[in-house]
Amino acid sequence: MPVQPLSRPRIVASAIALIEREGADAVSMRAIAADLGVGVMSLYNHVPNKEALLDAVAETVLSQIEFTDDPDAEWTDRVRMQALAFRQIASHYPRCTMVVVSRQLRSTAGLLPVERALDTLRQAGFGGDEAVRALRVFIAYIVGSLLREVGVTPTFAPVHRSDVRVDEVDPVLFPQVGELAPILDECDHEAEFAFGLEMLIQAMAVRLNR
Amino acid sequence: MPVQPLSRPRIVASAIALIEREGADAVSMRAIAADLGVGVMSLYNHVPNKEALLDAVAETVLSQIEFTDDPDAEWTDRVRMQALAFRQIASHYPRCTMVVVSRQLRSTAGLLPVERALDTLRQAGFGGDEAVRALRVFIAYIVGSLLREVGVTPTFAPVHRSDVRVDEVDPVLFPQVGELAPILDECDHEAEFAFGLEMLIQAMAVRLNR
DNA sequence: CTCCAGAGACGTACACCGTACGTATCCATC
DNA sequence: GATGGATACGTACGGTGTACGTCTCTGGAG
Repeated sequence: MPVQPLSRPRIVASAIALIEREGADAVSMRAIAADLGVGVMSLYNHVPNKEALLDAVAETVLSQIEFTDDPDAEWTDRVRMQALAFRQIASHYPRCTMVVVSRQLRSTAGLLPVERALDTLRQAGFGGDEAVRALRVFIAYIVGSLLREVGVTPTFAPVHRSDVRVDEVDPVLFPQVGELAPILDECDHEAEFAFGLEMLIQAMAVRLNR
Repeated sequence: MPVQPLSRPRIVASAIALIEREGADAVSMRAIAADLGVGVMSLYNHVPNKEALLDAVAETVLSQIEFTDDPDAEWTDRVRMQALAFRQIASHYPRCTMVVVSRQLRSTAGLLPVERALDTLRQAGFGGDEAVRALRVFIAYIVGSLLREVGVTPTFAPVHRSDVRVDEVDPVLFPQVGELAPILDECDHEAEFAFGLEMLIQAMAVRLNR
């Protein structure tokens, strides 16, 4: 009999904390139950199964995105803000990001960003077809960037633990990689993200003026 | 005593086939061993552990990318070709794509595409710094696109099994999503990928002419 | 008040997982 | 022939998700 009754939000919160503390692989129903000082099977009174629990984790993280959308602002500023909001929440829950990204949600939390983005793009003057295409491009870029940032993904670049480095590669087989090793080894994720984001926004602006 | 002796390539091939047949979750040392008609622990004579086996899977898939690079071609055509080569191999091994994308490789197979891309960009006239930045943007976009294509990732769009559809959402909460449902529900992955790719290439071309 | 139904917490049990370890078999070398 | 190194294999351990049965508590109905 825990002092606070077991509940779905408490379970999800514990799961999120556990993921951030020990990584997504460490998530097990037993670990969560132990964390809450509760029997394993008690969890199943509030959550149908582990998959659903991870869905709830993703949804909870997503729902914490803070959109400070100004409908009067330039559309370029608005999409920039929305993209950055995504990145911000991901860097707040770095290890949950993989969980969020790797499961498709059909809930309110998952659809709200889509709605906002489409609204912005259409107000900017894009047709429905182009708005959807643009949104997909932006999402692809954001997802890919977050994965790199979180450490998954073929970053090639700075190795997990920075004991092995790119400059150890054979400079004959990989002259470019060898020469650019200093640049490849460092990565300012925020600047890097902004760089590509500006490219995409600019490209969309070009398309709009036709 | 199998008619063919057990070997690392045979194990990897079996793993790839198993992933494509039943999904990445179905991969277990026992399943692979059964597939090869072999004892479970025999696998460990050729592969140190499961992680390493999945690394080998990723590496094998990556190494099958066919780069038909023409050094005399326009750089825009060359990066387009390289990006498409990635997408092609991913659509050939759809269910392995998640495995490939979600682990960073530092092998020859993983570094070769990087070397090629950097070489192309530098020949085009980009400085080392900009080449690396551009490469990272392209990789992010490609990875994100492949994930959507493979069915992971918040596609929002066409649901796993096409029995639930976007147009079931509340049109009051999500007017844009509701209105654009027909567009959101269909997705020509190849065209979609090309769309964003052209945007990025064009944006890079603009940067080059300064 | 008694009684009883429902909910929630819990323990046990099962099938499956990765893999450490010991062993049996083959073959090339001394 | 003896030996030593691969290689195949079986057993066993600690972990996983969860189906199922049981216990306790609580809140109305009679």
